[in-house]
Amino acid sequence: MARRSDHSREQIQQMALDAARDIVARDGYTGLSARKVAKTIGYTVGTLYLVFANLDELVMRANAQTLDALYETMLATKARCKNARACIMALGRAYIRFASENTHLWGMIYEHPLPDRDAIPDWYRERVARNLALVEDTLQPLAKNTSAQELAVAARALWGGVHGICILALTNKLDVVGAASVPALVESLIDNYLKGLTANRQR
Amino acid sequence: MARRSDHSREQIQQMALDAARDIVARDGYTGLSARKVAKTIGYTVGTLYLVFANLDELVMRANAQTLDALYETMLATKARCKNARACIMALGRAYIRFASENTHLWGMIYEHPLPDRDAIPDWYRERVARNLALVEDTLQPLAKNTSAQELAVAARALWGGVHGICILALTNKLDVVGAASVPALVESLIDNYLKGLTANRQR
DNA sequence: ACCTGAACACCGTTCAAGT
DNA sequence: ACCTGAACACCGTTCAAGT
Repeated sequence: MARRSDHSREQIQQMALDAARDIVARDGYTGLSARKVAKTIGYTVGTLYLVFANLDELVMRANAQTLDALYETMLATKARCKNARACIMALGRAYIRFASENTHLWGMIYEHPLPDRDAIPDWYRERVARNLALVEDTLQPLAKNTSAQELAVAARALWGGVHGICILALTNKLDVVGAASVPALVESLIDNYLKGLTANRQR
Repeated sequence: MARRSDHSREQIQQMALDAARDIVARDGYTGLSARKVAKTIGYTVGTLYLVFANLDELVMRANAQTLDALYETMLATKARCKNARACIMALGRAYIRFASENTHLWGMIYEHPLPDRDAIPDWYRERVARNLALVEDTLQPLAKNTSAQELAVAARALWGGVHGICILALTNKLDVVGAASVPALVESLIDNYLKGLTANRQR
């Protein structure tokens, strides 16, 4: 054994990421382990550490791919909607759909504890920022007389709000029953928030 | 050894819970292990399994205590505020404070994956319901002409929203900088949501 | 009846040794 | 240069054996 060179460093990385995403999609974050990933791609655990710093990096890379997929979904959604208000609403619904359809992969982003405050790599930060920027852009027309600062606040409040409803509901921590479905909650949040926001402007 | 009877079953449970909460408060959910808990209370790992079904149950019991502490804080907050609008705002701020001051214990509630849908024990469900009920009660005066259904939706949308902002901000996933502080985001959310909600009523 | 200690089947991570 | 395989220090969980 040893010295196989069947694959390049980059190939092994991508194979490992694919394997990890498969495992998580099936068994959840709890089911993921370095040894399982290694076995799936036909290499030893040791090799994984030749190509990633540790399991945390592998997880964050996988999460970055999930954030990319979410971005693509939202971009496509934004391309298909009419006015700003309808677009924000559509983005909210797209977020719910993405979270429900990719429960485990989406969940891993939030179950995996991030490294200390400023140790978050730039390539990860950029993904987060890109998604938020999309929300800001969509919100823009509704907040013409609003400062950039206030726009940033609004986008973050809405994004965080929608996310909170999703994560609590999907992990059964919101006592959601009957007509208080997740989409109903998100629509209520967005609807009322935007009413308040535009009311401000007209004063 | 064996047959010590130094403590009752209930005493051992409480000692284990206290130890677990200490460990998590210091090292976070990742730092928790059955062996550490056992060592701290001076018993063997085996004993833990005589008193809890497994580590998951221990964690959920500890989380229930955290939910109780949160409830007490919110109850005290509600007792000290003036009108409904101010009270909801105060509850939001209390939630932020609690989350920031008990980061790890609060975080464990959300990092620990809950059992399957309906396998959540009643004593846990009750804790969640009680916190939500408090929000509903506080919201009540603002929604006089609103159905119970709509009130339930509003309480859940707000609670989920506030939670989402907290969890994203506290785990550095909201790109929060400068004036877009966590309290500013929560205030924006509550303020605009309530404006929208009361505007509905006046139509 | 109550508790231990060792065992089982797993972990993440490292690194000397092989080709 | 690339990869392995074994080792280290941990896990959660079980259960025969001791008192």
